[in-house]
Amino acid sequence: MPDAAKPFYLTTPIYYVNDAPHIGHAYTTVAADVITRWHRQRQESVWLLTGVDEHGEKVMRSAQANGVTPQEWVDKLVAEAWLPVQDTLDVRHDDFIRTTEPRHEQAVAKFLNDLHDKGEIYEGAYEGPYCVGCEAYMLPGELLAGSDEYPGQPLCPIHKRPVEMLAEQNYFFKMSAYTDRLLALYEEHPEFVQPASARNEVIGFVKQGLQDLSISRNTFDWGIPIPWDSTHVLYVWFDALLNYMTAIGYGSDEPTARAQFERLWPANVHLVGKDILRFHAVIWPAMLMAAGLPLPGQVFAHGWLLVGGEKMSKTRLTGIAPADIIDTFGSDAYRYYFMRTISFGGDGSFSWEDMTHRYNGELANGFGNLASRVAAMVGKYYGGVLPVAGEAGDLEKGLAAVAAKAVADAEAAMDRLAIHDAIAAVWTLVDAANVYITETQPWQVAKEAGEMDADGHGVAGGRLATSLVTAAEALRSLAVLLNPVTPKAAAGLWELLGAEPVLGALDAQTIASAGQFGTLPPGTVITKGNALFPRLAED
RNA sequence: GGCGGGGUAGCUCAGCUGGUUAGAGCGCACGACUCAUAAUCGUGAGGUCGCGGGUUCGAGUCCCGCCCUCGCUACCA
Repeated sequence: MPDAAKPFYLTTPIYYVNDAPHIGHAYTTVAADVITRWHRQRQESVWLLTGVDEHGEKVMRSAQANGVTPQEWVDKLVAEAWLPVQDTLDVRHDDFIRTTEPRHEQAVAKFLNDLHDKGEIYEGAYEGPYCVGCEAYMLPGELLAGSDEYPGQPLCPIHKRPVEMLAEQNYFFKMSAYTDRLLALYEEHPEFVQPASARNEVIGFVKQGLQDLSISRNTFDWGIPIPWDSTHVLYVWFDALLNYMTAIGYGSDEPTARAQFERLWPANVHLVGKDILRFHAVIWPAMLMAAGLPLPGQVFAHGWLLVGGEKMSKTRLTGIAPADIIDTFGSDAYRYYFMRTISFGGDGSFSWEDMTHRYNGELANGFGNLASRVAAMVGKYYGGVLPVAGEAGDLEKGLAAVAAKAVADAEAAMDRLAIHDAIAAVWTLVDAANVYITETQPWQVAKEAGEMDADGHGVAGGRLATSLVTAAEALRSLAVLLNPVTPKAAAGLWELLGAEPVLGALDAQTIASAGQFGTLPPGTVITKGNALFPRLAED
């Protein structure tokens, strides 16, 4: 948090709307939501942008195949799939950008004109070996020598068929001019591309030297027109990357929108999957350099979600929709599982068995049961009313220390986007609280002389009261710390603790407050409520 | 081919610039407890740290070679 006035601005990629969202898309979005919710819980100002990328040849073809216009096609997909999945995932975005919106298209035109005026864009001929199968130009170096079937002819390495020489008239962005500046950027700001493996890959790539980028197409028309030549549309990636600025007011004539841009730009972090790393870590900063605009703080690439040991893919039918999982486990467990299990930045695998297992072991038995046993005892011994605690002993101080350390460790982990480590740090409190209860044995203490009054109620200020109040404090702390990860369960816990009437809304609690015990006042009404995470059958 | 990751207990993984008996969770075995969602807590058994060399007083941690695996090697996104 270098500048308190500058909101924490985080983006997800804008997803290519061509088909329905699967858990790979959802993974990035959930991570973004957890990170921004954490910052919100710190009571920081935050902006989370997500959205969809709607232009390009593939979308156009899908629309044609379905007998509708591209606009109708994307409208339908966004309304029926992409917007609803945000709710399914329980994601709180601040804005959802669509690249067919006027605010985007107009601002993109401004950006293009600006680069054009600056001499960063020129018209040129692109000529090269083209593979019809790939629908793409190949580099001479990657072509295979002729085979028996096609003697002497260069072949596409993927399709093993001859390529043809094609030439087209396009507009080019002078990206090659930025090779050195980009390398200097990676060198001076190692944090710009993270994690380190991603950074290495980018550096290796740029060191080969960059070519100018062809940024227009005239073979189809579903895209943003080049302002000075409407026979061309803009290359989708050039269009898509600009969303991070156009969504927050870049290029707008509206004073409020412009003020928003001034306030939010540059983004703190662009979260991306490693498949689109290069666009964000190379092309995007080059574009901004050319326009003379500030660069984002970081591009963070996370890994693949593997299903059955393989990268998830629609063609292999391993694409799983978030709702498939959430229908069974709920959004909280979904968010928890992917964020806790997978080291953010690395690859991770999903299996139903593992998810069920961790749901029961960690969420139901560990966390949910903790809340349940504490609430039950406060109910049983104190009629559900939190008593006055006695003096804190070593065990109480020890548990409070665990909470303080959990907060410090989680904060540090979140700041380096180690979401899995942050959750693990929080979980030390779940485990320590369960140990604490075992060690203090409230059910035994309740049988000791002086702990219960004549009516069979626990007395105030005794050891029984101390242990239950301390355990309740751990729960309060957990509600706050888990609110960014499992918001529904955290809200349920807040409700169960009866905390809102005495402490205010859960969202208004600070992360720091979770590291300090002694907050819930005597008299707070605790109820058992329903299980936070009911156990599931494992079979 | 070139570049970059990985290969550590049955499983999923931690192990920063080399240093006392290599760690965690899960699973397994045994024990404790009974407040709780048959939940919890404790103890224990499990490892030639991919293979072969080398440097060093000492290497999972450095160097060389090899094997396996994954990714990248530019304009489909």
